[in-house]
Amino acid sequence: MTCKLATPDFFNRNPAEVARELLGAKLIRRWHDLEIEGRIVETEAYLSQNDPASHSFIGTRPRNRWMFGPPGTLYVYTIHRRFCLNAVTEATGIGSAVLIRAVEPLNHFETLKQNRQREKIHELTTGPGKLCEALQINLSHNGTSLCDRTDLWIELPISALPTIDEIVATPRVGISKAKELPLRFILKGNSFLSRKS
DNA sequence: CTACCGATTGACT
DNA sequence: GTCAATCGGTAGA
Repeated sequence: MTCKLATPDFFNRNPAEVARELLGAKLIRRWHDLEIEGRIVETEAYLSQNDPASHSFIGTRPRNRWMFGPPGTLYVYTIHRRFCLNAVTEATGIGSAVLIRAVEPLNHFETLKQNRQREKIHELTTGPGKLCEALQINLSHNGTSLCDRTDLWIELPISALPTIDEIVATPRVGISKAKELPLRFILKGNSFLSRKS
């Protein structure tokens, strides 16, 4: 697959658009001497305005300050002792992001199994907390850039993009506020989604 | 300091 | 489908 590195310009757009276009892209983690790759199959957008489910809704706080960084910044937070990975969208100071909720493992399956302490392929990266554990992403990544090929980055496909009928928008998962907004994007029927349709 | 609660997961009916 | 574990962040006294 021919690819191009996702740039700050790619992320400097509204989060729903970015979330949709991240489907099918590769998330790549350099870990020790490996490049662990996963294909993004599920994302969610969190808005800067009128979105009480978004961490930015209450304004800047110690935990969420990375969400107000420049486009392409990593924002990682903890929830129930798990980590979740976001890519910051729009301009510096706006406070919007895309949560990467699930990827399809593409290589280094044994490493993923070790990191997760699970054997089944569908228990490795099928949720935001699971994929962070599998790819060894944690709070130390907060504030770093997704837009260079050092630690963690995204390669966008140039060919073989998902077709429009493969992409579905649904309500977001696991939130109690603004539940109705269709800001979750999935590759329809993919077996590595965090929940079954 | 205490109290509340969540962008989850895994186990269970 | 339901539900508890479990703990850091936040607000408030």
